[in-house]
Amino acid sequence: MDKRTKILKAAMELIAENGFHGSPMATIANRAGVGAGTIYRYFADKDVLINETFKEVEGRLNGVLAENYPADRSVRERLYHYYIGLIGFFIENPMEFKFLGQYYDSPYGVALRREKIFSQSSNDYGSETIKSLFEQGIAAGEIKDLPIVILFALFIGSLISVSRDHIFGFIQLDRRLAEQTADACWDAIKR
Amino acid sequence: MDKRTKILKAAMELIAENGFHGSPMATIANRAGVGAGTIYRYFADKDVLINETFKEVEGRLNGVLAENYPADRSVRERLYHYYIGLIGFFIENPMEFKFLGQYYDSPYGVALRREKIFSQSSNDYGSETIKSLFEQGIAAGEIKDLPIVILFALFIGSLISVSRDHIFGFIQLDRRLAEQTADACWDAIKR
Amino acid sequence: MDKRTKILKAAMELIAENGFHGSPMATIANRAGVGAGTIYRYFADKDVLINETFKEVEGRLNGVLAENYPADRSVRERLYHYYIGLIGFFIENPMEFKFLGQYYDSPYGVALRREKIFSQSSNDYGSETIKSLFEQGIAAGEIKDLPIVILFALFIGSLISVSRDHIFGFIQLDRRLAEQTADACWDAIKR
Amino acid sequence: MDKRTKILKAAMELIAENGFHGSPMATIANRAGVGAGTIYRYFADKDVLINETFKEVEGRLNGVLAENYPADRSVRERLYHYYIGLIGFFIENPMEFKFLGQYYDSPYGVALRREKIFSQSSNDYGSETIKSLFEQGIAAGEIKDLPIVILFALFIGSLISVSRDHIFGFIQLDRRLAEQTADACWDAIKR
DNA sequence: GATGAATGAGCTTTCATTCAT
DNA sequence: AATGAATGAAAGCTCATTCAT
Repeated sequence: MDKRTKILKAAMELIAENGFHGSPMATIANRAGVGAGTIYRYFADKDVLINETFKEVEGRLNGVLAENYPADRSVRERLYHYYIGLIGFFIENPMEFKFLGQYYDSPYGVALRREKIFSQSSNDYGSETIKSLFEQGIAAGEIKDLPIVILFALFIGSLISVSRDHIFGFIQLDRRLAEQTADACWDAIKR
Repeated sequence: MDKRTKILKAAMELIAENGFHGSPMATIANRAGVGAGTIYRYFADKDVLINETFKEVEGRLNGVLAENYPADRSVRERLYHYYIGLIGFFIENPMEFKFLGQYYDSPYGVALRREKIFSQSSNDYGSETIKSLFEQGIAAGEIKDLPIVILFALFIGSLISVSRDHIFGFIQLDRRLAEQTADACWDAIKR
Repeated sequence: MDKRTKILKAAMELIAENGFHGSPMATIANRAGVGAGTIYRYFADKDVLINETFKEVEGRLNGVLAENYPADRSVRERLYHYYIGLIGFFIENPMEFKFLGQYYDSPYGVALRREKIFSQSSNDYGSETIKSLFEQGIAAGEIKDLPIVILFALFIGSLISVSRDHIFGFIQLDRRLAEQTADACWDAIKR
Repeated sequence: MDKRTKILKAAMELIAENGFHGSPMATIANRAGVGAGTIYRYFADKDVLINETFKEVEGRLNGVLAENYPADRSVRERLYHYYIGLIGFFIENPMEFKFLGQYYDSPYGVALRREKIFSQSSNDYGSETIKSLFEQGIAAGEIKDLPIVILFALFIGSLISVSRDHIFGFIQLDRRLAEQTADACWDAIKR
């Protein structure tokens, strides 16, 4: 693993566990097995490091969601793919989930979301495609005619809550339970 | 307003905007219009201040939810009361919403949630009663027979997502849209 | 007990136990059962309070030493009176001993000693009289012809060391042992 | 001189002159010619710095006492070596003397003395050996059969008093006077 | 390129002192 | 006369960042 990747991994794990201010640069360097100064050869400052860490995680997440994408199946099945895929990714990558949680509720994440939404180029959690699925579903009369943002909130909000409860140990989520949750979520958005 | 209240308010607002470590005690004191040392006459340390701030907000939230509670109406209407009430509170009190977001995703909030869930005495976001509403609904065959935690996630997750999108300006939520969202959420949990 | 006395007592005890910086004015006031501001009605500031506390203890010590003073006995017996009297006072008043220890090794005590020695009016630990006893003893050929300061060091140094060891529990000093120590000390200074 | 040594020296001098709380870390750093944060690269906190400073001084003192130790001479001459050696060290190193005075009368020193005395491994001021000299002297009938602690008090108490009087300028101690004092002290402990 | 020792601004907290009541 | 709430300067300590090696 090259130094840059090791630094990103160390940052992600540390921030997931301890938050931003529980993750000094020296500790990140230490965990990455590099010198403290070395981080600055790859990232201009801590803000940049954090944003790059986010991008790396987002990239992997999008990669997983793109796998086995049932492009030729119904809107419902494609949404299902995302719902189950996201829960699966989070459960298998609890560090990444926690990191994203830290990130989204911080100034970093808020700025990012604002930028994405207003620039219309959003693919947050793969959402651009999710958005288009909603649009197709609405057009086809399959999905409630609500603002996309509302549909998105129903979709993503439940999914994140459920994943968090699993990761923090409040419930044991298996495949069947995840599917039941996805079905319930579908009930929320289907017409 | 007495000094204690002014300090709590200043802490809540600053933390809402800047997070815990973007809120030095000196700045809180400054915004509250008191000396730095004065905070320590009311709160033992920063942790205590933060937890007391949470309790104050939680108290007000529970107060609002208790108003006009339709105790003699159907389970659906009572859940509706909570859903709309929570969204209403958050929209009218965006600082409080942001503060709670900071708090819940911090070690403070995680510890609290763990304690509440496992001690069974939870009234997180008024959730004890929500929990009992779910139980009644399940018993009556009105609500899906899913784990309470899942139902809770569907309920609270969507509600928070929607509130956040409004507060961050991604959507303009009015009474009608809130009700439509509540209806959609009901579709998710109803049998 | 009047307020002034209560404050002096509280200061002495607290300083004995915790040193100067372990004794905030607020704590002294608290222990004395008065308001924090009240101290300043009796003492200009903390320095004055500490110096007055010293004077009070010194006064009581001198009072004890003056009791049953064998003015008409031999130099040896009069020195003996001081030696045993000082040890006795310290053992019965360990707080006072510890306070004096704090005081003597602090800037307060050094300044005081300097002042006393150079002003020739010293009666530090009753020392003026001790000094005159040494002078009489030297003149009579009973005591070694050494500088008074040296004799004083032999006398007071051993006495304090022994008292401290008792107070800190390193030895159990009874009357007989105290007398043996006094005898040994006499051997040091006698010709 | 390396940074660690400069910090130890600065701490020792400042504490000697002003005591522990008259010696802020910032001032120590300043006098040592290093940044405030630098101290913490070498010492975990102020307590550790103080204890390490003590150990450094103690080490040098023990080194001096070990020089030219007359191992094959009489008990009296060996005690003499310590007595004169200690006075000599203190007079040549008044800062170190004052520092040790601060240290011994502080919680640090009391804890240390307690530990040393009860653990029997004491070499406080080189005292383990002094203690064994007392034991040999008692066994040989040369020294009074008093508790070691008492003998030690007679020995060390006078020595410290005399050194302090010299350092504070109350007397001018030369070799001859030091020896006379040592002789007087021997009179105190010899049978 | 890589390092990690060094830095100092900035943090939380304490406490001697003041002053309105 | 007595109070104790309020203050803010100053303390110990952390950590993002730099730079000589």
